[in-house]
Amino acid sequence: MVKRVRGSRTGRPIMVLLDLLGRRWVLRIVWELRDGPRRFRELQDAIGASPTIVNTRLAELREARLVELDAAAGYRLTVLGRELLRLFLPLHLWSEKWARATGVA
Amino acid sequence: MVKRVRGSRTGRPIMVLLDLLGRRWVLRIVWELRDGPRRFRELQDAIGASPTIVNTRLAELREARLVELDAAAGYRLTVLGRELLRLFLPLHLWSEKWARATGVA
DNA sequence: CTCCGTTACTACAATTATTGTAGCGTCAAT
DNA sequence: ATTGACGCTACAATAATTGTAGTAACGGAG
Repeated sequence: MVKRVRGSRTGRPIMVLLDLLGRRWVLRIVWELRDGPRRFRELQDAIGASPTIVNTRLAELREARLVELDAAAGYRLTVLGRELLRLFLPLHLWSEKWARATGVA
Repeated sequence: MVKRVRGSRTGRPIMVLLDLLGRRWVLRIVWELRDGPRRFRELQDAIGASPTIVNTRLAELREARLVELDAAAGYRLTVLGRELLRLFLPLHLWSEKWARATGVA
């Protein structure tokens, strides 16, 4: 069961998902795994967060069946995780449009 | 300029965007605005966060040109905000599949 | 067998973010 | 004058995150 300490006490899947994805570093971790498995430290260095929180988030993502640890290769997206990532890929292109439109990034 | 106190010090649009969307309540606020404008308090009640943080997040979202305040109607998504929301809509359906697959929500 | 590097991960104090409660200032209607 | 809706702020209490250090398990080289 994914903890929902924060908002969305309704238990509706979309709320639980938005809650999970809205936790610091979660989106970023999923994003960093887009091209294949990464080691714990490698991931930690890539995003620049503390090992404590990287480990916490990885545990949450594993519990949510979005990420798994392969002893030989490192952390990687599960089938579900890759599906989710696919939904997010359009963000990449859109973010550049957004940046141009706002001068914000 | 969107602050990037947290991760993503690269300045790449996708990183800035993931950082912004990864802040607590941001995804939820965008989601709550999907059906039209909401008043400050209404929004606050809907998500159950403190007025302090709701106001902080709304300010960030306004700076990012994703949300705007219409004095007559309340807070609402801008054109860019609606584009972003459209990218997120598939999450709704997928979240139910995810919930069934994991028993997690 | 021991030393060395790599692995995932934990301990813990310091710092930062968020909450919860109360309330302010403005405006419009009564 | 009062009331109510509105966006928003102050501030102390609590929770989340960081940064640094270090643990424990494993595998290969000497």
